[in-house]
Amino acid sequence: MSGSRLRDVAARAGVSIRTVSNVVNGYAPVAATTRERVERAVQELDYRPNVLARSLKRGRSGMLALVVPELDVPYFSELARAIITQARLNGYTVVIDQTDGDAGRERELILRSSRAAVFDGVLLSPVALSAADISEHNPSVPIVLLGERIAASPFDHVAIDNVSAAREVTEYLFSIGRRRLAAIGDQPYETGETAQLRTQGFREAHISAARELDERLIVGCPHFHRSEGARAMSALLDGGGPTPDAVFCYNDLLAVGALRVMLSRGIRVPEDIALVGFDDIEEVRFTTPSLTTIAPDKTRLAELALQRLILRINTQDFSGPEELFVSHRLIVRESTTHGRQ
Amino acid sequence: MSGSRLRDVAARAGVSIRTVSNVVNGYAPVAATTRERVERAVQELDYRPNVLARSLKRGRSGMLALVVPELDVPYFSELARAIITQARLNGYTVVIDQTDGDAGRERELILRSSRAAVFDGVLLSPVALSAADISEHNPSVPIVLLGERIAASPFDHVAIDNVSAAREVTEYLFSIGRRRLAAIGDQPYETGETAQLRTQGFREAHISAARELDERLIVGCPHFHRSEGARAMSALLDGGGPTPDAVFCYNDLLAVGALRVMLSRGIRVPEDIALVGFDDIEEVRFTTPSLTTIAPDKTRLAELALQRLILRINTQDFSGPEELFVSHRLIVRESTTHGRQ
DNA sequence: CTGAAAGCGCTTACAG
DNA sequence: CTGAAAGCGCTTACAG
Repeated sequence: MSGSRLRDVAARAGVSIRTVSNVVNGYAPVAATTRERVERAVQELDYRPNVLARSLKRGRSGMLALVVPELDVPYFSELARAIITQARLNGYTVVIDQTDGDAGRERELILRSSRAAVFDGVLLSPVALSAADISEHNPSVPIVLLGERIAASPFDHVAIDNVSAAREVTEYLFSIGRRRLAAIGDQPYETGETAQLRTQGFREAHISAARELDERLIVGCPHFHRSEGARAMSALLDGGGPTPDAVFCYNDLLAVGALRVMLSRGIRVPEDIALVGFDDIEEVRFTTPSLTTIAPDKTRLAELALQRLILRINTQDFSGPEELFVSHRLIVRESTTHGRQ
Repeated sequence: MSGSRLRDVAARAGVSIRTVSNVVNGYAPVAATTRERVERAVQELDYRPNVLARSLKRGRSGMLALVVPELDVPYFSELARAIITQARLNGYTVVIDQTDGDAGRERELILRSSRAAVFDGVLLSPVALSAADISEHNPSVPIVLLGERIAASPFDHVAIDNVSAAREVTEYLFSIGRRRLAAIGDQPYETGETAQLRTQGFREAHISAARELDERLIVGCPHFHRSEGARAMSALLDGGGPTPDAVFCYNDLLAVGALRVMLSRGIRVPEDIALVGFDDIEEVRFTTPSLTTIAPDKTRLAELALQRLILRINTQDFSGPEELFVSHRLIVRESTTHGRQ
């Protein structure tokens, strides 16, 4: 039977429901013989605690919301996997919501959704929210931002150091003798602080190395999808500007699109144009050529985000939001080196 | 304030909580002026219903579990996206659990997990469960299987017709003049009925066309990952058996791995060896060459699965489990055709 | 159309 | 170590 309640178990074991509750939850010392009787009754009745009732009483649901733009974008699915795994290790369950990159939907999900009241905390990978959207919101539930930051928001934020990562990539390209670098993925500040930071690193490295930077080699992309990488690469090649000898894409998906365009035009990668991505999604270990990229420590990111969120949940103190940084490393593969195996 | 309850709203509006409940839920006719007063109070107090309490009372949580092996496998993340979207359209929220392809974990999640009691229904993409695992389980909650079937299980099952799809692929390869076809992805029956069905279709097409089939050209793969596709392709080329002029991989990820091996050896695709995958994940529209594949109607699959699950939830009648089929189509791309654009 | 009240299944001070 | 009882915040017959 699956409809048995604490009361039924208590009746069968001949004890009070208080005692059954203690046994089930492993609380308070219970006499061994009593425990045994209760456990037998639990077995016999196939008793399973009603998590809803428990949550209602405790004021905690044990559920977290993970809000991402699109679950089928590899970076997010890899992140979601890590988050779900970490959450489970900490006794939490994860509900995933998708915003489809729409600001209205994002706002609704996070700020207004009545359902939000059911979550103990929210992990948000924002894409379109601004501080203004947030200001009207008095968060009753802690929120931790993943990756993209919301300027001046009152939330904790976990990410890698985008400026240094981009600087590193750029310096690396210089170090292997490339001179005309293009960047694909710039975005206006309002919708893409992360993109801005990567552009900043790209610029800084040019300045440090005393290299000129042709502005026509910085190409914007509203979304970080493969098709946009293809479009941007075509624009770069057909735009009439200088032809780059290396391209830095702000994520791996853009690089995959750019790669396809180059190969279809008979451009050799890396001999003619070297290519670098960002994120180290599994996919780009298998492209031909395999892709040089920046690998953020996704596991650590998930760990840190959860640790911080749980801290906020337990203390219910939302003051002094912090920036937490996660390490990254440059992974060199065939798209920037001649020697293929 | 976010801590307001029905009672607070009722007090402020000067009505009973019953009336507030009616307004909030849009039940029963409420006098217009009363409604207005209540709505104002809801606004002023920023009242949000406690979903937990509602669920406890109603005996429904509004939550579904989606259990997949690995969320970061593109097929599953694309499926998850579709499922979450459909669930939301139907007023359900989705909790995702991952089994990591482990039978023990799968069993635990589905059959024993006390948490299961909180879900109104379960969507399961099984990978390792057998009917034996199920038999000890008296499902108190409806379960719908996605893709992989569990032989003799008492659950509804939504999938494409794998035998015909594989037959179609094979016939297509014959039709473009290929004669020695290899298949990558076969699995023993216990762990992979889907793989078996594809092998069956592959065989049937050979028989219909009166073509011989060299058994050495059927290569097994415990998991459908890129690295295994690479391993299998290498085995095929180095195994001493005949060299195929076409390879049918049982999913796109295997094909991606196989493609990488071929290209790294200077094998031309499709001139020397044609390549076909299965699933039509976004990734393979951007490989070079792009991949011919079978596209299951994932949206429809999600729709059907949810429709059926909700039916079971509403009727609580789990009898007469059915097989529901979703259409698929062969998408021809560069990996089987010379004319690239 | 609205109120007063029971009860969903649990947890947890409060006594003993 | 254990019991009797209140209450988490809601929904919903039952009256009126």
